[in-house]
Amino acid sequence: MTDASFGGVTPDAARRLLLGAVDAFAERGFHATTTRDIAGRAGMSPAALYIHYRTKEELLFHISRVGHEQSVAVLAEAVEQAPDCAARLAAAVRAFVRWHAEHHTTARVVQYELAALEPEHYELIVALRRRSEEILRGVLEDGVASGRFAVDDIRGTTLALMSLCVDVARWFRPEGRRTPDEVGALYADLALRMAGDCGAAPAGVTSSSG
Amino acid sequence: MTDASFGGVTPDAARRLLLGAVDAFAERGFHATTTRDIAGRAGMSPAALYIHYRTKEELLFHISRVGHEQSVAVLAEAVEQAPDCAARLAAAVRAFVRWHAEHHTTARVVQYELAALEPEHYELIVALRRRSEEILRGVLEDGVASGRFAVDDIRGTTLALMSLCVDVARWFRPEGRRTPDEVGALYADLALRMAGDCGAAPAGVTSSSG
DNA sequence: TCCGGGGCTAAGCGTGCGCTCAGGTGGGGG
DNA sequence: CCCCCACCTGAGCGCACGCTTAGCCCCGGA
Repeated sequence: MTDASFGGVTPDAARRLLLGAVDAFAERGFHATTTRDIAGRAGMSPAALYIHYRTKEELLFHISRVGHEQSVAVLAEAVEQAPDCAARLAAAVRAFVRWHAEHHTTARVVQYELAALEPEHYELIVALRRRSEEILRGVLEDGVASGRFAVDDIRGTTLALMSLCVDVARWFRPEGRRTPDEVGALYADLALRMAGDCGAAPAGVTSSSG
Repeated sequence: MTDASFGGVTPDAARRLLLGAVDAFAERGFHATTTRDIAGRAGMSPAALYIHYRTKEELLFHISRVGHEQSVAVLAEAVEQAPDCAARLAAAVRAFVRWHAEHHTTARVVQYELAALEPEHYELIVALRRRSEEILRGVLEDGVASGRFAVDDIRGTTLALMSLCVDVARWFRPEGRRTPDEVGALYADLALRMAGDCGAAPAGVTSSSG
């Protein structure tokens, strides 16, 4: 059990099933995961799953919704607290990346198993994901409007930023050479560069060449 | 049939099966695709698949190998032809991104279905993928050594560049607002910024704000 | 004209899937 | 004390999967 994002889920059995599903989906993908595997990870019989969830897809939907809501909240909070637009961009990317690294198991499911959702669930999740994109784009727009950033193609650069942040979930390993915060700091610096930040030099980046 | 990368595959039935598999894997993912679906797209009965390929996984392996070999070749060629390290980075990213956009169907399979490969096939493909990473890292290293680039964490920045380029395959749609070449140009500019390029301003970027 | 064999299909094998259901069990309210 | 019912299990249903097999068709060579 790798993730503590679902602490509020009750009853206990439902939470264990959710955590088992997160691990299984992250390891093998939704379609390659069996309900028997999920139930086994939760220490229960296959039939128990259907007391708490109607289908396997509903498990994926719960995970996706909670995960997306959390990542959007983290992003929104980071943006709110920063004083100017360069700090906002750095804080946003740093927090968003840190979330994807710390919760890389959940994040992998949330970001890469969307296609397995049923159409109406998919629409709901995509709307949440669009919120993340809009927050990032808003920061870039503010920066360009104030003359602090130099970005030609705001939509394209936003998309690139999203790719950058989200993909962390795919390669991040907790036993790797960087902590979530270090990756966040590096990526915040890269984001400022991509935005053509022409303000103060981004000193204080935790450098670790090699 | 969306991709022309497998023109050399013979006999005709084997190629049609490969193209059908690419489309099906890209749409639904490997595990959600049935051999009946692949055979159907090739206009054949399910049994015909097994005359040309031993298993469904072998189809995925063929697609992955040919696709990776092509993208590495495209990257290597771009790097070879450019005169200085900034031009090399721009050309590399531009060509790599363009390949992922033009062949987005194949690229999606190649980049996001690796986990379904059998261990020994997986190792072989990962080795190819590592070649791409090494080429990009080499360009960054040269640039830093020559003082043209300012990068603290070369490995981390390389990883970020890879994320950026590869993720194009996930969101690119041919009916979208940008051509593969336009995306390539935008991303080449972003890459130069990420590398802290302190040379001539990257004029001539196909700008399209909004 | 006949034959051999590559390329293909119809039919189907065994398996493991998502999910169901009848029944057991144990802790809290009357 | 007993009953109730939320929770869980063992057994298994129906199905679709990956893959196999037996045999048909058709084309090139003698």
